Amino acid sequence: MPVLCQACEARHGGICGALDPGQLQQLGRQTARREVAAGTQLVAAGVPADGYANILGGVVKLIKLMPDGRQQIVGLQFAPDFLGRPFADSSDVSAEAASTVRLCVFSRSALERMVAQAPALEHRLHQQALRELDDAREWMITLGRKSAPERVASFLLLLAAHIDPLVPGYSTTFDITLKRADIADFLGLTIETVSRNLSALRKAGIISIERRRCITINDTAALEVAAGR
Amino acid sequence: MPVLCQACEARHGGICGALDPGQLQQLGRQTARREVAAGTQLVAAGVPADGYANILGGVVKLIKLMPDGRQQIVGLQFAPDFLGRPFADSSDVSAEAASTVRLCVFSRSALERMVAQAPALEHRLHQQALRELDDAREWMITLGRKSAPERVASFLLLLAAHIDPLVPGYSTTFDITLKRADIADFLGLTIETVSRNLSALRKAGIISIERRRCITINDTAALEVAAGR
DNA sequence: CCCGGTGCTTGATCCAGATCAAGTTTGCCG
DNA sequence: CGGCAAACTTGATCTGGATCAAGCACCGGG
Repeated sequence: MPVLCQACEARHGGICGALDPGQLQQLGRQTARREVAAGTQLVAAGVPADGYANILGGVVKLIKLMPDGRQQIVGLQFAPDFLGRPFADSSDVSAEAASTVRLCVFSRSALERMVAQAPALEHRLHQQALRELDDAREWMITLGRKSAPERVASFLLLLAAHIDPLVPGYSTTFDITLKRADIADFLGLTIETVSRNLSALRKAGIISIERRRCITINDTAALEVAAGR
Repeated sequence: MPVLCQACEARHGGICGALDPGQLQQLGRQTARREVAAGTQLVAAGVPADGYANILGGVVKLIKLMPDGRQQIVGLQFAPDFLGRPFADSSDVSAEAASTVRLCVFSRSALERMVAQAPALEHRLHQQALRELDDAREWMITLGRKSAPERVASFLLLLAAHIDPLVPGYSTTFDITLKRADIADFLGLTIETVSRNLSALRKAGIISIERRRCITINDTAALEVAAGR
């Protein structure tokens, strides 16, 4: 087994878990680790992607843009998610690093070769697509029916649930990697409304905020109630 | 090839297109056609589904509910879509017939047997999941960033694009199968706002409405502009 | 044909969140 | 350490869509 893969966080729940040691070694020869800075464009909407990647660490924003410049973040991805749109030349969502992101990248042809050999790999990709679909639909009720305070609380719970793939359930202290403008684009609100509602949660004692980035959840149950369950 | 499948609309772009005649015959023995009335609950959230189905005709609403009763329609399905959540005991979305719906139903075990035999079938299911994911994300920008008039216009275009699987592009005359309350739950608005904005499009001459149900799109380009592209 | 109910439209008022406008904190670089 | 820009917070006002409140069309049943 490749030394790289032995330590690869992507295996824990990632798509590579579907491969046997021989296949893993074969794929390992065609992958490269990369670390990109916050703000790096990873996938451009409408542009054929040169490859795919597993996210080893950090947060990736999936962004949709309207012609007049309005934008909506349609998803966040965390380790060990698979990044890219299988079986399509291009997608109409862009992906951008929201924090420093560590990736295990591989070419489209390498993935397609592995899928042909290991049907279990396509099954994993299928499972992830279904999970992302569930997440997207869950977020649709947030965008369509929740109030601003509920949306902000829902966002904090989402982040707490995913920011550290090693913590089951919710992390209680973590860095918000996103800027207020990103949060606003994810929640369908303005930065001012996001800021006001974070302040309200802080004043209610439900969360603490240090240096604007570091969040501590003091009362998870209260936050869940604030999120509308 | 089973007589039923020969004429089955589900083959045109549906998942059964992945099967060869022998496999189709095998699956055909385990399927049943059914016609259900508008309002029938097809899948209940949280309840293990007894089976799956291909939609042969009509419109199915996918609904998510909050504990306090607020609801959001998170997707609409049309022929020849596959209905159900593969590889999961239950889902947290409900499905309800929005019109009279014709279905080709089969058991969970029948599907799983076919998938084991025909990897191409899982590939089709995967493709549909990815398409639904794209649709869900497209709708997220509608819910998060569009104004009420833009949402209503977007809804009419969505319906026009899918209501008749035989028409490529947009149908120009069709029945809105959904009630105003359903449209409101899909758009994240109230019935009153939906009604006002339909009237506005009518008064602008962009659409005509007969007997509250039958829509004619007089100016597709104008409707696209009204939808924010 | 009338009658009643359900679903839809239209109008009047209200309010959550947008917009506009200062201030304030943080972090960076010389 | 000081100065500056970017990011954030807070306050004042405005407005789009919600809410409240009648009326109106369509449909099914007697």
